Amino acid sequence: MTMRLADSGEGGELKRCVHDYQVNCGNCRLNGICLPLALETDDIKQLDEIIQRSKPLQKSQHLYREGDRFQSVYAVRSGALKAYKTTDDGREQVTGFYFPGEILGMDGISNNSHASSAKALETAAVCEIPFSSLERLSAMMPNLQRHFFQLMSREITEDQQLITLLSKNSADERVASLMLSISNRNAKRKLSATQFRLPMSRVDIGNYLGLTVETVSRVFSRMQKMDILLVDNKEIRILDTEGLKKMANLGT
Amino acid sequence: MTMRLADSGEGGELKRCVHDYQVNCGNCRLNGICLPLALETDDIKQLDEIIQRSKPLQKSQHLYREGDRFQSVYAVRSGALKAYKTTDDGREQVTGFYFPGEILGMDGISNNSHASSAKALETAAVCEIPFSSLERLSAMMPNLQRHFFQLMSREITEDQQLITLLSKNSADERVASLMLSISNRNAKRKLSATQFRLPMSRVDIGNYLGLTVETVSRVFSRMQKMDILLVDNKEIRILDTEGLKKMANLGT
DNA sequence: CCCCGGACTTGACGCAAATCAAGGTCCCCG
DNA sequence: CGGGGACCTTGATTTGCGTCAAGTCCGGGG
Repeated sequence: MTMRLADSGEGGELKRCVHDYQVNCGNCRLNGICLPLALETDDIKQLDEIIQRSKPLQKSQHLYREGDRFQSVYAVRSGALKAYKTTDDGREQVTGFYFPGEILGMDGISNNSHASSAKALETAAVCEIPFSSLERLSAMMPNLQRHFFQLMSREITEDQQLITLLSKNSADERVASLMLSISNRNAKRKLSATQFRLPMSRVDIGNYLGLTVETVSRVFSRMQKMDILLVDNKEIRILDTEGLKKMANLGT
Repeated sequence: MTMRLADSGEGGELKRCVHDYQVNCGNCRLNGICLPLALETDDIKQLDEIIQRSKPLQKSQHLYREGDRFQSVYAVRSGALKAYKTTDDGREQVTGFYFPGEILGMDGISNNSHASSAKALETAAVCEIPFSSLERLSAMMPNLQRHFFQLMSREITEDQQLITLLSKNSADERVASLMLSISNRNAKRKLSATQFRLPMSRVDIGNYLGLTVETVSRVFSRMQKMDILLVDNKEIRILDTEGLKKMANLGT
């Protein structure tokens, strides 16, 4: 049975979680990326109080599943997750990868039920932000309301980027774009932009980019042969960022 | 001038708009679809006051362009619009079609600048909702805040539907899905679900579904030959809804 | 340590949709 | 009312990626 954060709703249980995971938004090194960006110290304290931190998810554990009742959005603290939908014929469409500082779960608001599932790609810790509390606080704190509107809007523009990628770009361009996206997001978190370990499998990459595993693999080989990337299984090193950008063929 | 199916529904309303812009949310026949869904009569009056109604857009006029400063979101009152982005190599990705009662422009919130352009596919009237006022009202009216969160979330889930469609479905399935989507949205507006006039060109459909014009045209021909649709240029009549659903191959 | 299964790579082949090409049709404007 | 350009359809050909198949690599458990 899958362990869900929301399940640890009992008083004693919750308290223990808080004790064990004494991080708070004020001292979190991700607080430039995550929710509290625009807030005053006082406001952060209030936000901090509604956020629940619990024990990490193990690899391949679900944070929530398609159809689950929507109660919270989640901020990634460490590790990585994927969000995905399962099509009627059983195939999987990955709709996003989420790294530390990023927020997921917002697609559940419209129906009070999650429109996708979220699963840990590796051991991951998340902050749970109960949506009802977030709504209440937002009404009181204009900055928070605005910030959350912006977060949702960003999710929309990112989805639209992906739509364009899927419908207009070749396999090479898609994979190159994803590598650049991961590189940029790493840079934002003060990690290396040129060397990283992919937390997701080739299958996941394929299911995200609308390609088969074989094609993804072939693209990596091609990039390696062109001395753009150095690929050692999940270890990636970008040798030629300009070449990669050219291959991605995006003005960005 | 030829009588058109779609005009018979919206034409009267358009005429009234042209004469005077004194429509208000309280008496708008779209208010079950649009923003004020969850509001009390008093609240609607307040919302009504911030909404600006202006003279209709002519076909192919822009409502806003990619990069424009973001100030408002818009509700379609009559007609139809498309939202699209232009890729670096000059091609066009249509990210959505918007019919009466639907809201567009929310992708501009994250950067205070529109991430896409919006253009009228035919003569269209829109309600402009200044975002700053909407934010102010939202903080005061929890129902409005929630409703707007839900609207944005719906935009996200719809984009994710499109992502899945683009990456997993054949040309036949894509076109069939779009026809069903338009049919359903018509039904919501109390118009015929089986007979309508497409406001967009084949090129627009292709640019939305990630297909070329030729392919779109061929799919229409195929559907006609299978007695699923009756296609007369932009006039569409659905002859076999079940067959269409089967062709779309979506559990919905 | 070795074995096993899942993840990844590589090659051969086929197909759905893109591209190229040529007309046909609608309708806007002079 | 008639000319022209945009839009649409249809056919022939090409091609990028999917599919199928056959390994190879790697990591974890006995």
